[in-house]
Amino acid sequence: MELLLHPFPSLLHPKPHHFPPQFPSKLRHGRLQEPVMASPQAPPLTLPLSLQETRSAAHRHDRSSSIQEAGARPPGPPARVEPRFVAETKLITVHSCAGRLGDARKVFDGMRHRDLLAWSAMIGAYAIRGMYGEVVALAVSMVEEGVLPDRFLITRILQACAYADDLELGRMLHSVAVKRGFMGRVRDVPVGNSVLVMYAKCGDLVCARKVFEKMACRDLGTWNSMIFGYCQSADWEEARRLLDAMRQEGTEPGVVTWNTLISSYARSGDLDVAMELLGQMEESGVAPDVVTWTSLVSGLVHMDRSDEALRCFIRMRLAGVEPNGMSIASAISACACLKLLNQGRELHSHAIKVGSVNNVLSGNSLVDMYAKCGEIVSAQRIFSEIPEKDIFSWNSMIAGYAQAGYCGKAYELFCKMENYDVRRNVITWNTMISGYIRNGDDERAFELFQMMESYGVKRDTATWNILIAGSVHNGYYDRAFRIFRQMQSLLMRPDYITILSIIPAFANLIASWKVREIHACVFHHNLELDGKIANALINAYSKSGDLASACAVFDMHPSRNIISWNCIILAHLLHGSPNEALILFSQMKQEGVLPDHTTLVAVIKAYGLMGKISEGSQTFLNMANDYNITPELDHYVAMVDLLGRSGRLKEAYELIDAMPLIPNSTVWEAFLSAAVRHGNVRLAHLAARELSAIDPGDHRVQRLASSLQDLTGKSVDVPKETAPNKGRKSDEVEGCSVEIRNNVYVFSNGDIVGLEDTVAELKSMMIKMGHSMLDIGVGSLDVEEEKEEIVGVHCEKLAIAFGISNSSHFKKIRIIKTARMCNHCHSFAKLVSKKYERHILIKDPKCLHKFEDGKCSCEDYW
DNA sequence: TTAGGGTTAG
Repeated sequence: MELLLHPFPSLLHPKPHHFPPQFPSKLRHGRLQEPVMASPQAPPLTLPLSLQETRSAAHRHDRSSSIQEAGARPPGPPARVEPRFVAETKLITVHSCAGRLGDARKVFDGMRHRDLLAWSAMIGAYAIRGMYGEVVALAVSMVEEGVLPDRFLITRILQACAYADDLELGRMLHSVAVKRGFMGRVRDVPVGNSVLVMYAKCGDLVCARKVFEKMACRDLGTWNSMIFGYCQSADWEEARRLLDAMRQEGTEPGVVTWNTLISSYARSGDLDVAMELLGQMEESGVAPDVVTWTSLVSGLVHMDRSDEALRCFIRMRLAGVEPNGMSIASAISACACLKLLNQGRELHSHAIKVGSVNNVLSGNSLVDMYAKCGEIVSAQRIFSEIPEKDIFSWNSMIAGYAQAGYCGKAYELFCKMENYDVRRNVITWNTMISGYIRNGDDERAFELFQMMESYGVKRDTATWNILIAGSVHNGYYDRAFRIFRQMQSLLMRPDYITILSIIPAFANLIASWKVREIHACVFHHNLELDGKIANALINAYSKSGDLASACAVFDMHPSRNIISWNCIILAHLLHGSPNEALILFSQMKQEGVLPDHTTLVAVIKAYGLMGKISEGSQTFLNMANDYNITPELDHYVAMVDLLGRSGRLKEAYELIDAMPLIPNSTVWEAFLSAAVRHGNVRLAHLAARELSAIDPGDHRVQRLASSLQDLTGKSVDVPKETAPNKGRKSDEVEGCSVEIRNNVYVFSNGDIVGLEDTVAELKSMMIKMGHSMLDIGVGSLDVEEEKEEIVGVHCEKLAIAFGISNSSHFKKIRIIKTARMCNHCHSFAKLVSKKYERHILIKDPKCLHKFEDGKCSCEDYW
């Protein structure tokens, strides 16, 4: 009784770590200065008869008892309630039911005296609309005014605390519930459950579990709530233990239990377990409902498995479960990912049929779907018809315009949205920045990037990723790397998208140290070396000339898939190790991984490099039967290369002639290379003409023709360039780059300004190698001639000379070239590698040449 | 009167 008279004993002696918690000394900073007690002058609280009649008998009973328990007024004869208050409370309910929340609030605010019923009506009006912030704020005011919630209202407020993440108020209400005796009896199970859920949702699982253990009675909801708590904290093991425990105690899991588990596994990306649980659910005789299916559909969409998501949606329909707005929205989102306009339209009609089309959720998915499918007008129409647009609506429409290249329209919405009381969030800014950078307006993108924090929006990892990916996309690789370093210096943690965005920019010979730095960053930030990152690293290490590191990443790969195998097989091909590539192919098959299109191209190429014509041809001929893969252009290219290398030009030509696909320039290029290598001028002419017909003015044709001329001494008649150069960017400088001690030096053909020392070095090298240079045919280059006459020298010779004189002996010389190597330079590099005992790596657009001890890994065929 | 599902950017 003492407790009832002094409902806040802890105010005098706060003990913060007590369980159940005591009332805090202050409910909120500054909100509650004094201990709150029921005021002795509080107006009478007897339930008005008129409203009582509308309530159930049980409710009536509970209400009167709760008022007595609260000790809100001294015992005595029931006091009269002024009829005006009763009428006002009724009016709040009427307004609220009619959707006039503002009017309801006006009545409430104007009341001179507010009893528990008035508070319940007003709080209920907010709670039913999910306006949990308002519920929490009102609840605090209510307690401050000395009114305490009954067992019904307390559950509503606890629910609001759970959603609004208000652990402080939640603890206080727990204390109220304990002290007022709402937690002990069978009929109080819902209150206990609400307390439990409040702790679980606010992340205090220890308290949730204590409530759970103390509950004298538990129902299905109790178990569900506790399981939910563990699922939310990703403690699947404990959640599954509870599932077993509830069954042992005689409570069979219901549809909500299964849905809780399935949805949390689906959200976490563990779709296989979610599917397994779906099976168990069906086996136990519980039919999956629309929530179960929606969890699976959306989980699959998030895991980039949209095709499966749509199959799942169909399964739901076949099971006779009618989709609602949420499930349709998820399915539309799957269509958006797959750009399935027709299926998206079908779902649109279905949304109209079930009346969810004006629902903001379906509307948002439709805007996104139409925009991604390129139907920007339809997207705009849906957007304009959404009655209460939220942040998702605006962001989706802005993204739609930006992706379609209409940055002006996107920016118009970006500026306009705040006039509609929708605050721009980090995604809005990111979308706009991404739109500008993707459309080549880097300046505006960086401007917005600089501005956003002054508008109170904090940049996140995605913001940085957009700048990095955009810089890579626009060819500003060094800028991308600077941004990457800057984000780390500002303690912004990179994620797997950062890594995947930046790696491809440095998958080349002259940036090997950058690949190592990126790899170190993966370790430093403890980023999971998941499939995609590992595959990207294998690829990057391989292309940066470091096959050993590529193999190391592959060996430690946690989840090798066909892409990982393709990466490592292609790495060995690139490094001139076709035999190892084929060994890996066998291992892959032994591990039960089926080859795909790319694997078979690599295998045919490997046989080609080894001169194993028959094995390669067999692979090509049997691929449809053995692996159900129809030969495509790439496979024909590999076959032409295989036959061409061995000089079987006639067979190669017959293959091209008989192929069911139209040969593209790559097929003819492979054939031309073979004809040039084997000195067959007639066939080289033929190939050059075909190539010119496909791609007039292709600079590669001109180069191959000149190679043929060099080789045979005969002129090759190909049409001169009539169209602009294709295959390279207009601003790209023809030349090569060499990496020395993490610095990159760029040379262009014949440009010797400021390179006097290098030219001198080159001269001395040539003298050292003496007659050898003349043996390979130096053409216009004569070491005894003056500098001016060296202008015709190819840049890789300069780069090699520069590398020899500027790097230590044990370092490899790494060079990349924009044009293919000529015979002279190739022979020169071989000689240098022997004479100077150096490893030289040169990557041209076609081949990685590894020169060592006078030999090249390409075996002189490229 | 309690418990489960959704849509946007890199």
